[in-house]
Amino acid sequence: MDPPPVLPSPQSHLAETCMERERSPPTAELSRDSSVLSGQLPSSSLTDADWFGDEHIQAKRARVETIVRGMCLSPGPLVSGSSRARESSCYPEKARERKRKQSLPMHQGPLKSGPAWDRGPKKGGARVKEQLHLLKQQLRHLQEHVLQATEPRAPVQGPGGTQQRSPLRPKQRNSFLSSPWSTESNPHQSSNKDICGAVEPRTAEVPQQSEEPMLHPSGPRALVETLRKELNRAVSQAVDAVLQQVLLDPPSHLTQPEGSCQGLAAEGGSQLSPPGRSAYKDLLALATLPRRVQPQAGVLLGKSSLATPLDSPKCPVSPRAVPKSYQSPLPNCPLTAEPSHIWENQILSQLLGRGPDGHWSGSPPQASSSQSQTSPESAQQPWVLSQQQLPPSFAPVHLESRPLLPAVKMEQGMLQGMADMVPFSSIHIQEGLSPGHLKKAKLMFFFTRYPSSSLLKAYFPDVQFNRCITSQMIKWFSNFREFYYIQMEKYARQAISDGVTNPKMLTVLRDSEIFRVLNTHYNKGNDFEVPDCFLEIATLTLQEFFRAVSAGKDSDPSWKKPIYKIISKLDSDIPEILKSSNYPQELFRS
DNA sequence: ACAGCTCCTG
DNA sequence: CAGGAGCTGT
Repeated sequence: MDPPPVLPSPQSHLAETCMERERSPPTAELSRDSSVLSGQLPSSSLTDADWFGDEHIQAKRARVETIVRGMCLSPGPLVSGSSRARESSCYPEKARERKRKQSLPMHQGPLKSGPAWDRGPKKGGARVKEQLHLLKQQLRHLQEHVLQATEPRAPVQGPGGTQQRSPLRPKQRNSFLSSPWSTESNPHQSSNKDICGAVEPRTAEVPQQSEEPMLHPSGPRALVETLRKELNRAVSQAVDAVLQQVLLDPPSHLTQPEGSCQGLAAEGGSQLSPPGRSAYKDLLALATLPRRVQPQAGVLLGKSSLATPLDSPKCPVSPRAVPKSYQSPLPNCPLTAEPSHIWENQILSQLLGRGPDGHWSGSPPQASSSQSQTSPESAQQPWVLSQQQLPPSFAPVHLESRPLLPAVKMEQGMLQGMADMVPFSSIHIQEGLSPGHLKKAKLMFFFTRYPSSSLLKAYFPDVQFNRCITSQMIKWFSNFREFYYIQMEKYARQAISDGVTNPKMLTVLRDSEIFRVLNTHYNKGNDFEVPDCFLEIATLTLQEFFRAVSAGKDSDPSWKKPIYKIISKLDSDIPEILKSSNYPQELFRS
């Protein structure tokens, strides 16, 4: 019972100190978020359940259409990315669908968007064969386009919309390359990681993200080469696999959507054929950046770090004031505003057959195909939906008849080129949230307990946010917090009942029981190295609960609120690597 | 009116 | 983890 000199001051000094230069309390933050949302939605209020259907249909249509067009037209101002934006604005659905059950993002089953080739043929096998052949050819063409777009990228990068205005770039890049979350022994981050020092908070985040593609200073040329090779191979394999499947599949499969159309998150993908997956792995190595750079011996966080939350902070407390730069520069055209690397990754993964829900690992193909998910919708041609499902303007329209969408001015340089030439880019933006997204969100929880919606948008670039998706993700974090606080309270009370009197005795270490619980909850499988900052926050939370309960404050119905407030101010920067849209995939490798 | 939060429930 | 009720702040 001798309180070891662990934390200097268990009181909310940490929080208070940070507050000095910090963001506003959660309430203000909420208001900002609200304004963010309300500022975006009205322009394209897309909340209705109908909208989802339309969106899916349109997405599919646009996708195929763009592919075809990409074949015929020169790599000109094809606007696949903007098409979505335009379409969105075309459907100002006003219905206030507040019932979430109708717009379950996670299980937006039948009309889930996905790769065109993923759409199993249901009827007219011969025709489908033809189309698949065509698609295959188109894919090859597109590969060329991609490559063309990739080549000039390095030089073109600058003038684009996301031009660098922060001198921190190199440093950021370095820190990114090393270990973003391995806070110790990382001199690069010292400036950025100062928890309360008046050092720059997270201002450099946005500029940085557009830099990732340039992380290969050694040879963009070599990268392109490798990329080309792998891309070629992977695409070929993927297409071949699909084609083969289609050609070999007996007619009985016509009623079997082979799971591709369903896209239920619960199904866990399974759209991908084995070749695609293996190829994906190869590409992954190329397209992704080093993760868990250093295991970082962290068995004992030790008093040192805990004892010096202010001196050697491991976690930069991120100000709530998320810069507007998080927002898409082009409200109506968020796609084009994304960093090129994200597109690249998305394209790659898309080419490799990542499922519509972005979740490609999981049950083997047979698993889903054995399941008879022969819903009326799924049995139809993916691109020919029943009229009931479509608004009049889209009823029996085929892709060919779809008007060319006006090219929205998007001088994003090569970004634009990518978006234009690679129709897959639009494919990838999905309305639903996949298990991968959930996993990623959980990992993000290690850094931020109260993410703003704008931050979420920034870190889930492959998600087409709308009201429902945003709410769902917010809800996720709410659930995360709930679990977190419950554990904290539980262990705090336990400590009290164990006779602990000094909150300083309470520390959350990596070998603590509470850590184990939390880790298994948020980081099942230990895919991620839990950042030290989380331990500090957890320690602080635990102590706050301990103190409150000890003081008998729990008699007050709202006794937790002060604690929430404190914790809400202690969010940290999230490693950029988590922003990558393909990051969750990497977690599925195991 | 709405977004976001907590709390409770299944 | 999702739904829903109820609360709060804007």
